[in-house]
Amino acid sequence: MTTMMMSSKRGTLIVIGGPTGSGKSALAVELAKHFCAPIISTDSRQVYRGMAIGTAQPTKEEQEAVQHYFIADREVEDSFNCGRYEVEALALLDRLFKSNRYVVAVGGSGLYIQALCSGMDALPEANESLRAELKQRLESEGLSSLADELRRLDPKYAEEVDLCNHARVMRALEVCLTTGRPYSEQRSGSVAKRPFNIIKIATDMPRDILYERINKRVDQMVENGLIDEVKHLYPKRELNALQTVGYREFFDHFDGKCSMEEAIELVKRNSRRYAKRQMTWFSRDKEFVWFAPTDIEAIIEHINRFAI
RNA sequence: GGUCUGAUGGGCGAGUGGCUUAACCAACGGUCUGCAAAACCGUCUACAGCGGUUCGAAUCCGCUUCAGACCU
Repeated sequence: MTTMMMSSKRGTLIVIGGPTGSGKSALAVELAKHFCAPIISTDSRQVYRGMAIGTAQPTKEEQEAVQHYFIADREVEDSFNCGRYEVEALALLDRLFKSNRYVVAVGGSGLYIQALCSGMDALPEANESLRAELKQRLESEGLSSLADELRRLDPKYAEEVDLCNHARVMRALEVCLTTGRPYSEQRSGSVAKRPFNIIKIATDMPRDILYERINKRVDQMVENGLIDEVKHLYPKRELNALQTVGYREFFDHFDGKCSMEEAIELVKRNSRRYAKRQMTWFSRDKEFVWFAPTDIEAIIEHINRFAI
């Protein structure tokens, strides 16, 4: 359609989003094979080593069939976030598009996809000591005290945030305090220009079927040795990487807070809730076009129509 | 055939005449700029049916239906 205008673009990034368990990974491999493309993950948890089962990382066969990036390539101790992801992924894509016309990006982390496609503003990363201090204050003085300070430092943002959400309040404070300027002033909300074409597709299926798949997949994970995987990680349970569905619930079980059966049920429930949040996120981004994960032909046709 | 007990929102489960939207769970909807598989917000006004008593009934009475237990 606007191919001539796109001449500066170096290739097409096929972004696949959608709820967990909806068949994103398998679809990605299919598309990657069809378009001779490598795959980069947009999943905030599959990047870690030692979490293969619980995060449903691509199988060995899938990884042998197609080159995957951002899968199990760092330690759970490594700090990683959407900002670093943006930088690293962009650098990688720069390289990949030198020899590929297509790259497939799959994963369930909406924020990571946003970072990759639209970019993050140049805000400071978390400062460990400041973060610890704010956390301390949250515990001793309470959220309302932090909210008051935010009102003082950034009344505009205080007006729009959910002041009940301590995570958001603290991050805003973090930015205000480290930069000396209001957080809201530094949020441009602008969409970064990318040197590649982007096509977003999301996988969807009837809710009841999706939930059934999620439930079954959890049972399958347990059969595949998830509990052992969790045991290895148990000593590191406090790490952010392990604040993850499929791990926390079993940590609680090891702590005697619930039975194994209850833990498994909770993993299922929390996975379902996660899936729902993902659907909400991806629905909000109107650039996503939804398909049944098995409707490969229609998806390929759609991609061919919009690729450069 | 008879006696008794029970019947509360998707589930569980309080509540014995007038301020319960009980609570909890599930589910559903949503928010989203560096911990995002995180963090957080909102919604779900039921009392088996019919009739009666009463100023007022989920709560008392009667009948009906259903369920369970027991008796002959």
